[in-house]
Amino acid sequence: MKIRTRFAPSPTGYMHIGNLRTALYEYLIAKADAEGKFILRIEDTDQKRYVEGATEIIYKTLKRVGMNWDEGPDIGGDFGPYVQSERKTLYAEYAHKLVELGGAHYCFCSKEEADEEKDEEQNIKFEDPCKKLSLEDAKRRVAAGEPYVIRQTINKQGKSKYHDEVYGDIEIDYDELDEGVLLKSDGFPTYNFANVVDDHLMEITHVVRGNEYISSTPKYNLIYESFGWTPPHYVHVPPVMKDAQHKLSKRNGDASFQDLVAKGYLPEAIINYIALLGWNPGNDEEIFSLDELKKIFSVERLNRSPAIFDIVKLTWMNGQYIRKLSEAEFLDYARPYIEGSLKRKVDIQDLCRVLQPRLETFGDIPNQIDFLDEVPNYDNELYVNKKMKTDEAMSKTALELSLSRLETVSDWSNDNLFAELKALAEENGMKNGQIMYPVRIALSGKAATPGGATEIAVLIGKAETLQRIKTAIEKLS
RNA sequence: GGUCCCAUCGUCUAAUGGUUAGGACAUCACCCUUUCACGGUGGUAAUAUGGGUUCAAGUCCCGUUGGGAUCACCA
Repeated sequence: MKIRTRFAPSPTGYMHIGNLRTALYEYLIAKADAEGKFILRIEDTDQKRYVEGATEIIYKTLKRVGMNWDEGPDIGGDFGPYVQSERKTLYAEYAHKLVELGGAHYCFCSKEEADEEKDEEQNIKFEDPCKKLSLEDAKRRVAAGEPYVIRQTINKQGKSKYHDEVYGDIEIDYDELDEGVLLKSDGFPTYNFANVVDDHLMEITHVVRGNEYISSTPKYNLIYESFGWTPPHYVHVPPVMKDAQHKLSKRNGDASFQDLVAKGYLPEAIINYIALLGWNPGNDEEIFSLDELKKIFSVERLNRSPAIFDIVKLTWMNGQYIRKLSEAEFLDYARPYIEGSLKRKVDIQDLCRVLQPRLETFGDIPNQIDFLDEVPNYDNELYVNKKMKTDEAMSKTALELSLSRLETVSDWSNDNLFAELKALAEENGMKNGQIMYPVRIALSGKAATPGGATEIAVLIGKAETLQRIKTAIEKLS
């Protein structure tokens, strides 16, 4: 069987992490099959929620992570159009056909009337009086121009059963199913209907979606049944949570894909991390490229319980990816963050070399390098370091010694500076750290910096180095 | 409230009914080291709960508790 999956987002202007993970699983399921197809369909049947430019965000995100679709609104395909609003008349045709087949009926009740009659607390369902209308009568009223919706008809008794690839066999009583609207009074279909029609017409073999659809799936199966269509394989996946109680959502202001990228997370790391939220490879490995995931992904190893999105672990993983970057790649990513926050001209390659091994996100760069422009106010207490065995008085001596030595140095390379200061320590019967540590503090004013004393000296240059040491000596006097 | 789903370290997770319940992040300690990181070594830390089935239960069954979902002319 040729596998066909679809990613069917509604264009609400935001690609959240749970959505992206669903797309990833859909993509991986399709690509496990050499001939599998991953389809992009835009579900814009709710005109009220449409956001301008939202489709572009979807395109951009999918492309950025390398999840290329085989059919979609922009590239077409044999089953188009791939935007639901462009398929409006199609749904209406099928909806009327479903009425003829007995799977649905015309309903003339207003939304208010329907709402009034039911009571969720007391579990009283809406009993549609229009169900009793004869088809002829209903058709007459429709022809007369009376506003109407098409509502699903559910007369079955007993339990509905279906198999889910993740959750196993699901049984739900037909009594629990409500006769939802399939075609709205504005002529647009609801998700419930458009989805079934499209998934069938587009020959989708595996429907992958959030597990909130588990209990409504029997309704969709009823529609397939009325039309005489074969239902797809269902793969319901658990939600991605913000914490134990809440899903990740736009309303909570939770991070979206684009937010994370803006903070300096690599798309590859994000994909890798979210693949592992609800799925595992069955061994202890956890760093995977998209290509590797394609090879090893399997529905059988999908989890049933919700997973909390842990930014701390993503951050760690991002650090792993940053470390694997080549020097040139790292520089490309880091450059805007460096140039955007640093006034002083430094050798960007030298800077990148000290930055790359200790960065977890590119967004950390400004805080890490701010001292290069200007030494922040600091307390002389910083010179007191137990491990380095330094105190203020010793540091002052170390700085004076370093100053006079460095004034004579012309080869301002890291290797040479390190050799000079190391020799200086030796000559004075001091440990390396007793020279290096005070110098680093004098140059940076910070307890922790990317790079050590000599690396910083190289970055800011000889003149600035000597100046900062002089200032520090005065501060210690 | 009805129905459905879920339940292993703080977090993500592994474990054909038989393991000292494993790994990763986080955390702690140590090593490395010109600071901090990186890297390395080690430690703390979990089967929600009560019954049952079984020689043997994290694993199977039932109850309880806790959490989530759903019950829209939203998807």
